[in-house]
Amino acid sequence: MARITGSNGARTAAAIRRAALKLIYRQGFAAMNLRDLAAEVGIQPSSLYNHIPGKQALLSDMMREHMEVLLDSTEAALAAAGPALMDRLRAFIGHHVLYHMERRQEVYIANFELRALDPASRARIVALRNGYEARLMGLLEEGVALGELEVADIRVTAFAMLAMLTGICTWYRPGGRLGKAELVQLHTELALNGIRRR
Amino acid sequence: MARITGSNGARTAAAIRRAALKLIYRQGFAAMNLRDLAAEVGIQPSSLYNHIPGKQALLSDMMREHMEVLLDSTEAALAAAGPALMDRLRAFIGHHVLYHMERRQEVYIANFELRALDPASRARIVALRNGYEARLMGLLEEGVALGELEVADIRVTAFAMLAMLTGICTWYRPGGRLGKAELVQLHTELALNGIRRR
DNA sequence: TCCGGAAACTAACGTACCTTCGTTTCCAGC
DNA sequence: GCTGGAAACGAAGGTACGTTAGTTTCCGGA
Repeated sequence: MARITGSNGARTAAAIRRAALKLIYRQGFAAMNLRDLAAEVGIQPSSLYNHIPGKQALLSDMMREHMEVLLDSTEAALAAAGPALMDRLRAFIGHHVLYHMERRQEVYIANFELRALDPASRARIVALRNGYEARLMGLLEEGVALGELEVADIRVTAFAMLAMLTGICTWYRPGGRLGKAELVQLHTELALNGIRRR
Repeated sequence: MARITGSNGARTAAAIRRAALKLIYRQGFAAMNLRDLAAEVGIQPSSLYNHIPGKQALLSDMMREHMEVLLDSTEAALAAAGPALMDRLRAFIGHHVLYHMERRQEVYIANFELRALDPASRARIVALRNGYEARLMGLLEEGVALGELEVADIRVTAFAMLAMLTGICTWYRPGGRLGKAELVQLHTELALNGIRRR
């Protein structure tokens, strides 16, 4: 046997990403092995190397792509919002929650597999994440300057908000008691109540 | 060579726990290997088996012990607080934040290594964690009944609060810009502002 | 002081993992 | 219709891991 009828490079590469996402999310990167990954894709372990340089590179590529999508879609959401600060803040929060529900596997991996990366890749990902956090801090600062927000400590508040909003991807499952729109609404109010001027 | 001068069972067992905590926190359970663990303790890999039944049991024992400490110290903090609901709620939040700063390694592991456990151990730990979460939900319900809190959804709110408060153990380091007391204060206000009746 | 067991050592077993190699078959552009 | 490269295969190399076995030395209670 050799090349299989109907095989296609792009399709297999995508299947590998999808399978890796599922397995890393379920077991963690270190616990995932390439035999299981190949089996999930439906090919032999050695065939993986036609599409990826190695196990490590697979993870860092996936994480970098994820961070870029997160940053780009965040910018799009902010651009689509009105110019008023509170509109942009609501857009940021709403987008964050929605994104974390819809791509909770990518998010979970990006948050908790940083330590599995080689130092160079980690530095790149951390830089992207810092940029994301800085975006929220900028909005908070703006709100304070405008007198619309009351924030004791920008940095701690931003971290606390992000932790709260990110938490949803540890328990949310589609088809649960509450729908996405309701959860976005609930989290937006919880987050804003914590900082809104009274 | 054989038994080393000055060796002591209890001391070595404690050193193993301490070293495992450090290594699992840094690399994850699956990525930690017993050779590195033994080296960190200063003994040979096989000597570990004088103190632990195996790698898997080490993790589940550590996690169970951690959850019991968390639950017990929470009860103590609640008992020490005044009878008023808001006092107990503040005690819960303050204790949670402080505990998560002081034992951030244990907490981090307990939160993110659940998937590394065998199903039976995982069920035990999850049950303990559910009890902890239920404790907070109980306080929120009480507050709503008393008219002191405004909570749209008890369950989601409790999860959001816990995520926010737990987030501190991902970035807090002793000796940072803010002290423990300040961080407890900041987080308490952020959490309460989100739910307090206005 | 003596002795049983605790606690360490060295050596090694079997497995499982990531990766490489060489080969074979299929697809696509000319 | 040919042909070069893409994409799969089977087999295996080399390492690292968890764990066991057997042995040796030290501690602490009688």
